[in-house]
Amino acid sequence: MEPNQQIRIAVDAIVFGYSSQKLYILFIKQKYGEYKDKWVLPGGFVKNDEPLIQAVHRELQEEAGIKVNYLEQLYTFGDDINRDKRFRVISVAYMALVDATHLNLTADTDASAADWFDITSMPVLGYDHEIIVQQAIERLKNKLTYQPIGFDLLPDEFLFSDLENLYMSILNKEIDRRNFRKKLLSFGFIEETDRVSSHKSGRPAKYYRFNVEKYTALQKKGFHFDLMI
Amino acid sequence: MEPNQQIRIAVDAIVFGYSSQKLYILFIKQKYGEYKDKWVLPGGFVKNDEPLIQAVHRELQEEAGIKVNYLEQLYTFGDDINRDKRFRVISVAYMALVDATHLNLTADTDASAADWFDITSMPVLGYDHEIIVQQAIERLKNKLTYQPIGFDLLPDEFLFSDLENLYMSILNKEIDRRNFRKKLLSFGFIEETDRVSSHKSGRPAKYYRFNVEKYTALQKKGFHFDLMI
DNA sequence: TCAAAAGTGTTGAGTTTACACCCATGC
DNA sequence: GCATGGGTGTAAACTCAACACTTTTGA
Repeated sequence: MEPNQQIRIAVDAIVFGYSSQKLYILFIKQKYGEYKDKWVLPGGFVKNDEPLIQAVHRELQEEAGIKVNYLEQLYTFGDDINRDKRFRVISVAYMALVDATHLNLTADTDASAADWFDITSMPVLGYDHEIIVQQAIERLKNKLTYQPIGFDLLPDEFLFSDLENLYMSILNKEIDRRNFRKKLLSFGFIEETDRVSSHKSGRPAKYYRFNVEKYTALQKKGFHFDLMI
Repeated sequence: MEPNQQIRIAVDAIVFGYSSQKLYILFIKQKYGEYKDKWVLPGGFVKNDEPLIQAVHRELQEEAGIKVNYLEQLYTFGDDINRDKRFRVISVAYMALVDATHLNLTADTDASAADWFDITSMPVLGYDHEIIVQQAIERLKNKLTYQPIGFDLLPDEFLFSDLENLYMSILNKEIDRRNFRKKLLSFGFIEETDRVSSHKSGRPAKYYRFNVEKYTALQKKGFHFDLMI
């Protein structure tokens, strides 16, 4: 009953970032092998004594110097037995969200090796990563409507217009400002701060904050986030 | 860059069956090893050139002689590096649904080795399978409300009361017969047949059928199954 | 004729959608 | 004072939730 398996296990991360009304994904330029100079998802092989989730964090740290706000297992790709030509690889894909402060990669990284791409203008990807990315985008869109993960793509304090634009640009839908605001405020976990924005023109806007404690408290009482946009 | 991995990959299946208002899960009695004589989920190691999904089908066939109506990848358990004492194992869990005609296991199986357990009276399980099972039950409950998978737990032709009882018993909720019927029929993918039930007492009931084609057609037009019970 | 389960409509409450004008600031 | 984006309320349409009696059969 001892298996003689020759299957490698890897993790891949689809890291989403949001900035100026565009959704970005992080890619890494391969340095070696069949896909040299192609862009691929950050990720790599799991170490023998390393939990999967830790492997994801490690790879993101090594390859892009990034710490994420949100990380969730997406799907395990193991049906195409030839996705890597060298040997059979099964890949566990994770979806991660970062806020815009991480969209600068200069700090910890070899700048040429990692970059953000607007999802409307992505490069050709190596392996089967195009498929993985498409699935991740779908998952993100779905999840935005039934879990409050949009806040993980924004800074701690944000304008209501930021939140609204985030939803509109990711879901490609028009949203009525009044109804959107009414609904989100009615939930009771979005709090006004006393900071006020001052940009070039227009009336200054208040900053708001997502109160995680209030959200989890509500959740325990049976509350179910749903934007049904 | 060649990894020297010593990680095994396995699949496990949580197979749900439904009969006389109870939800059942299929377990296998281990014959060897640390968990000898303990009940565990059907599953096993993936072969080198075998797609994951095929491994699941194979194991279900070998261990219980079962073909499923529905199969979906659930989650990959790979964070607890000691879940199997012999070596590190990462397990990809799948959720499967069968209809009640499969609840007899005598045909293809060593009867002592596989059995169905009502989820309210499950045995002690080996490995970390208790956790996996709990997650699967949660997923099933959720999914019942937003995907029409309840039909995969019923025979092709079923009574409306069967469907209603299935939802009530799995979700532990009272359902108003009139509202439930009204809503499901309004979707337009449940069809009346001309078969009529005849049981001991009470007015005979019509059999109904779930029309998959109509459902997928609606789905493409943007329809979204939702029972919000 | 009685017991048992199937079948059927209506009303009030709550939620969602559509919609337009005033406000505060910078230039 | 005007351009720019922020902030606000109301009414109609729709959906959901609650509720009880009639029908058909077998015994």
